[in-house]
Amino acid sequence: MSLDDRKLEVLRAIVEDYVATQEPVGSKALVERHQLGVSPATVRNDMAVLEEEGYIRQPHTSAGRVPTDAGYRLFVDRLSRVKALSPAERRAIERFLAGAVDLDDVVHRTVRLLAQLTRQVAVVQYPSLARSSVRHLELVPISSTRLMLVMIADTGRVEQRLVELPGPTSNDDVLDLRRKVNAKLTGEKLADTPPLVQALVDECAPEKRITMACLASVLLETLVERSDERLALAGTANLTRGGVLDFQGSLRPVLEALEEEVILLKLIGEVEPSTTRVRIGDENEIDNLRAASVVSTGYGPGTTIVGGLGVLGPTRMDYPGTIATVRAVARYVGDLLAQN
Amino acid sequence: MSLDDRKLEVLRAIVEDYVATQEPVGSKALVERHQLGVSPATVRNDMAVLEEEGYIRQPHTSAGRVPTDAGYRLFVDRLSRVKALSPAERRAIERFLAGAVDLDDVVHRTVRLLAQLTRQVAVVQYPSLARSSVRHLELVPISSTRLMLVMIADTGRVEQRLVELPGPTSNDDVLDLRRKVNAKLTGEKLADTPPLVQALVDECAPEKRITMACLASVLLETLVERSDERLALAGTANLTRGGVLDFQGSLRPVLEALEEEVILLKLIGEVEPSTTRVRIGDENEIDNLRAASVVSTGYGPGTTIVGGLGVLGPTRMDYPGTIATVRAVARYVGDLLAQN
DNA sequence: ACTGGCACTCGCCCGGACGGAGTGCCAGAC
DNA sequence: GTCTGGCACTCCGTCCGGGCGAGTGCCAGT
Repeated sequence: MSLDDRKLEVLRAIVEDYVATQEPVGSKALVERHQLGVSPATVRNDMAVLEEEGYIRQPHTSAGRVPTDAGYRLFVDRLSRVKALSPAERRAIERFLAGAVDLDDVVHRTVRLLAQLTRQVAVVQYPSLARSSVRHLELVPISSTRLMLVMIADTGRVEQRLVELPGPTSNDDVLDLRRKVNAKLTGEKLADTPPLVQALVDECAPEKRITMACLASVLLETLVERSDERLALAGTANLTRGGVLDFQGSLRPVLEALEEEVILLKLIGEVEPSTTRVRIGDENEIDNLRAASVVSTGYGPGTTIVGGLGVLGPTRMDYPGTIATVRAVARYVGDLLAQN
Repeated sequence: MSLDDRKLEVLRAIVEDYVATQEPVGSKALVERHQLGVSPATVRNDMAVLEEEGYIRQPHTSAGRVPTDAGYRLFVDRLSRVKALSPAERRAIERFLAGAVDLDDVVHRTVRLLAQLTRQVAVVQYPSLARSSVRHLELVPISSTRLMLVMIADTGRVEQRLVELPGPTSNDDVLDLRRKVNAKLTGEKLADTPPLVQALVDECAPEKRITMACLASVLLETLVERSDERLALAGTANLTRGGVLDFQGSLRPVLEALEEEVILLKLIGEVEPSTTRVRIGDENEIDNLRAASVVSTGYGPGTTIVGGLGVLGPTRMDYPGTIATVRAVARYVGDLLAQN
């Protein structure tokens, strides 16, 4: 038996009421609060079907119904109307992000803004190096056998690493290295650099090859191999909203998961172009987050994507509102990056 | 009436037992677990005095006793024997910190290590710019009217800021700026730079003065005014140990406080030379942390101090162990910094 | 100054009773 | 065939009272 329109309407009503009240919702209350045009008894029959199909369940016999993960999924996919943000919200976003002075600042402001607007935990990934291009490489002598490698990416990210040289190296040599390296790598996508770096070593005069090799290995590490992804997190205090009910009583596993950068990257980092991804409860691969939902999307200047951002909260969350906010913030951040 | 030795011994026993078991401790259990050499009745009399003096209290009539903040304070000041770290712990610290490749890495490893060893929330401040010296200033042209200012401090910290120039500036001009700026500022304590920066502008040829002024204002902002302090945080999941009992039932205020960098800096940033500071419950000025204790200390190469680190946990914490660990970690980090 | 004894106080736990919300089902109406 | 009103039922949450036990304060005795 398939679900007719009214049953879907009932499901929507259940989701909306449950999200709002945090309490199992019964047939009578449903009819009162929504104009369904039928009696509670009819709604009960519909509920029985919805329950059989796995979209809702009863915490106990003779309690109201609560949406299951599958119920939320159906709601998100087919039932939720997109909420437009209020002009006030749009203005708040713009104003909040406008004052940012550098990339760090942009990311921090964004993550706080997101946490505040959605009242959830927010995560923002720094523009991924893998998706950036080299704008400039700088070599700064620290001592005769050490230099500081500073890479500036077009997304505004700056990474630095110390390079231990095999032997004393003159300032002129350093200048020479810098020239060569920049000539070869400036403007290149970081993902494309490994063969170029190798070529740099190969093309080098033999007497300088060892030095160049040192530099090259650090370069490769910095640019590619190193888990180059950085994150900002905010709003953990929002996990405590809704008392002990959300997250099946224990914040522990969630807090643990939030400490693992790798996990967070998995959550918000896998970005397909311009989609907003919603993972509900069990759909999360991470066991610790089976009681949580994640709404994430990519951001970047124009239509390209340089990083991900998103929020995490209880499965019982306002999906339409959250999705709208996440999208809007992502777009504003993208615009901001485009201006540089 | 002052407290004789046995009463102090009783207080110590109460603190130790309560920290270990998380349950109010009664006179009988105390006598059983510790060799006090007196009967429960005597201990009860001592307890009555201790309670009158404000060092312990009863959650309810006819329950065991629990230390008050004042009790913990007395315990920390006069009763706790310093615990030496086990060789295994020392080795673990060394091994864990040894692999660090740069400052970011050092800080991250340190904060995770601290959280793990103490099983509390750990906070580590990056070496404060105010306490660092300038190692090098680099100016990288981004476009004809923009350059990236990169400052490298002797502590390994690297800060960058974008500078908007008043008009097109040639590469040679940039080189000239760099030379001048470095000549003036390299090696100087950041705290001493403001007058030097001003001098730079004053000494400048009039036609370049506007450009230099731009740079100078960003320099001042970056070096001094800007809240330049960075932090790393780890172990928030440890807040959930000890169930709902710690932090009077709600993590909320604590999580909120941990989100405020300003608050955290206050907690661990006010470093006096080589003291370990313990703030217990009400001694914290921040209202949200009235149920928490903070153990903090400064670290740095040799005897100088460049930043603070510490842990935060419930007032019911193992003070001797925590203090020992915080001190040890601070020393190892200091040694590590000294090697660079 | 310490100890043993004793009465007392409470918090915690258990079981049972009660009220209420919500359900499932059925017979009847449209 | 679909919806509705009614009814009996289930079960949760809460409240109440009693028993238990841990722990105390006090007092008389050593």
